[in-house]
Amino acid sequence: MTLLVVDGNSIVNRAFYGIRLLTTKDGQFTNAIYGFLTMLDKIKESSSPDAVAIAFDLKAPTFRHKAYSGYKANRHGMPEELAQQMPVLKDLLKTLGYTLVECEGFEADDILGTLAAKCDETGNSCVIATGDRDSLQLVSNNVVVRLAATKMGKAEAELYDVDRIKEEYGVTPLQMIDIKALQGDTSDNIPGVAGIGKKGAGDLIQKFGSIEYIYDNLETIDVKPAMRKKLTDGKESAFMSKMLGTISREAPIDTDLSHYAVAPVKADEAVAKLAKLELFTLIKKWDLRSDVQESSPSPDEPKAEIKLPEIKHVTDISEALTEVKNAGKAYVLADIDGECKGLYIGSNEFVYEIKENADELLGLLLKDETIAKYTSGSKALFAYAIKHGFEALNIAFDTQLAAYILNPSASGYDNERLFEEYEIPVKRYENAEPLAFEAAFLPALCDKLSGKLEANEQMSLLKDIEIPLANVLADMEIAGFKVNTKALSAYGEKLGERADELRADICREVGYDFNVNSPKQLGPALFETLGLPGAKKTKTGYSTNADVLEAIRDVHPVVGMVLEYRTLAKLKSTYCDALVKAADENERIHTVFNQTETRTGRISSLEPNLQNIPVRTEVGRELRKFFIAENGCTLEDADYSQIELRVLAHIANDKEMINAFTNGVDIHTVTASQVFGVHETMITPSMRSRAKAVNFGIVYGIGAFSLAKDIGVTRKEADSYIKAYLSHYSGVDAYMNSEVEKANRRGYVSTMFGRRRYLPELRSSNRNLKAFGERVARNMPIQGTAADIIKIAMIRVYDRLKAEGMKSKLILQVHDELIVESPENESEKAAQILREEMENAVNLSVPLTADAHIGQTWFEAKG
DNA sequence: TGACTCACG
DNA sequence: ACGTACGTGAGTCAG
Repeated sequence: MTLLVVDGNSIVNRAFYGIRLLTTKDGQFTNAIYGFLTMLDKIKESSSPDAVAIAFDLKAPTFRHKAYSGYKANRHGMPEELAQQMPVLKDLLKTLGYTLVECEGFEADDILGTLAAKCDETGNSCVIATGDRDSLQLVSNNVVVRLAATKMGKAEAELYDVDRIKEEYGVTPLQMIDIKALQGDTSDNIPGVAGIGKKGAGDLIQKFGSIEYIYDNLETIDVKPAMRKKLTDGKESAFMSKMLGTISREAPIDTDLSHYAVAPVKADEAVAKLAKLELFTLIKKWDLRSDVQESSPSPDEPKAEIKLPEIKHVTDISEALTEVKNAGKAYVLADIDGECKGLYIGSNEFVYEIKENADELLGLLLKDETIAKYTSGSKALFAYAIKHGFEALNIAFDTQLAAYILNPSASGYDNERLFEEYEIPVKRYENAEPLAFEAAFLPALCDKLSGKLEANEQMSLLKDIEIPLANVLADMEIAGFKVNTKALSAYGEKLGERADELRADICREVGYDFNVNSPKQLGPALFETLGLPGAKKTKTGYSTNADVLEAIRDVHPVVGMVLEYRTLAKLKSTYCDALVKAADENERIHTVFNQTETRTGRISSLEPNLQNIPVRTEVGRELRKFFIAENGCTLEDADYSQIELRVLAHIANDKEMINAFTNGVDIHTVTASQVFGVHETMITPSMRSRAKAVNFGIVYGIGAFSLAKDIGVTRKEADSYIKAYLSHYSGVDAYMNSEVEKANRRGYVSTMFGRRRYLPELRSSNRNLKAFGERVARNMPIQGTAADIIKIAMIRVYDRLKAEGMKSKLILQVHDELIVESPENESEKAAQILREEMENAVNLSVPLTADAHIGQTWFEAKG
């Protein structure tokens, strides 16, 4: 048989340092656990063992991790982030069926040695998994080592057998001990012989075989006098080192190999634990969700009794309709692909599965205001209704939106994941559509999510903002934005020609042909071939970003050419080419608005992203001339003025800032006057622009270094700006401090409307990560509240346009900007509605102002 | 797939 | 002593 012996401490360390910190939403660190399990999988795959022993160090009495948690590194010298994970990992390993081996007074190494020796004795093969080269001495004809490393987040495990060691070190495995006896190892406190390093030790042992031989023949062997002297002086140390470096093969542990056979996984328990750790990929990878649960539920975690609703395949829809009508509610999942291909209505006793007439029933359900619909992914239902020319009424709940509100930092919100995260005790059908299964447990999931929303006072966020917004977004996606594809591709061609010329010129300047798009090739071309100054390194080579290049623009004409080339290439590929491709037969582009992506509550736009169409530079802005209104229509564009600073003034309740906004003055000029201590009439454009950067910086959580870099002043100067700012806007100062304090106390920050973001980073002992958490604590309530406000505005604009019976439609949102497309006779009214509804979306202690403009193109309407 | 770069608010 | 703004999505290269 083959025994796999895992050096637990070593592997867990590799995993921890090789993978970036990961946490669950409650701040449990999981990277070492995840990395360990991935590595274990990888090694099992390559060695297919019959039994597995996992060895851990046990050097001192019980370690009460709770008493230490959040305080300081414990006695292992292990960082807190790793120490926390150890007991959780060990517990999980047991659940997965592995045997852990720990032995008082012996290190994990000695356990490996003992089990390896046993395999040697009994003629079984042994695979040792470790990250530590010390164990190479254990290799024999029966024993191999898998040396684990985590390279760029990926598990690697290189095989070391007798031949490989011979090849790399030129010695036998046992001679590895002698090398170490001479060389020493500072990390293990093995002194070795002073003055002999890796090379010297290797050469000596290759030549003479052992330290015993060397010292027995010290006077006669062929070495230089200096070396002989070192050896003589270090004799005692060498023998002591050999003893210290020899791994024990006699630890008092169970050496009956059959006892290490892997027990069956306690699947339910494992799923529950992995879900708690949010390690969903492992659940999937190991296929733990299957319904083959014969084994009795574990006694320490009794499972709620659940029954599996019966699936009723229905062709006559009247029965299902009557039932939900009487109940006044329906748990609905629909498989929509243009038409409704399948409809699943869940309850505690039945899941109605409707395949025929699904379209008809879905229509009846959505139109019926007396039936509250509980669903997942309501945007698709709204879109279905819009495409079929009616309105979906009484959508009462959406699991995805609810779960997003409860924790916007999760990586996904599909029901499978939510069942686990919210501990819904599911059972599986043997043969049923996935949606039938989801519908069966949808009521339980909705209950659970509802309860949590109520407890957090977040129900209004769902019912009054996110669900109505889903309808608006569906409408916007369907409407789309018209582009002049012909002119757009022509513009792309033009950009391409100019870019080609530049590329040729750049290569001529450099002296050879290369790919200017490749930073890896561009770096050496600029900083080596041309010898330009200002080289900065990144992980993979030279940094060639715009900041670096801008700084050396004047040194060589090629730099400006590269910058221009970059700009043109980007405009062509990301915008011209991609947008032309994305347009439909009516020349309209339909983006997808993702409502559950950002951690602050903003929406995002994808496929294509219409929220990052160029505007800051002149060439880029040209693109907006190709975003046009339909014939006979106009575009109305309105954007909030300084919404984030106004929100800040309000939530910080800063008297000075509120005054400034109430009086309608230019906030950057006022800030400049305060920061620089001169009268407003004396403020130069450069002072104003620096003050503007300070205002931005404050919203982002500010640091003097970054501010200095951004506006090109010394760090000291930047620091004095910030100090002046915070002493003048003392309410802002107090707010920033209180927000961080609150975040530390509660573990999350929230917006005016109760949207939350949890901040496990604050509990990190990594200073950078913690500082990041603090910046987020200061920024999220501001950015998030602004996001809430524009969402409310969108709903109001949509409702108002409908109430006024207008044909005008919202077609795009860009964070603080809304765009409406109107028939020409509605233009003025639409612009007015836009402005009014945006300005009146909420009542703050400062006025909210929005500017609206009308135009034929986005370029014109932007004003 | 990750790193780099760059477009937006 | 050390690394540095907040939030996104997409194209390209290279392993």
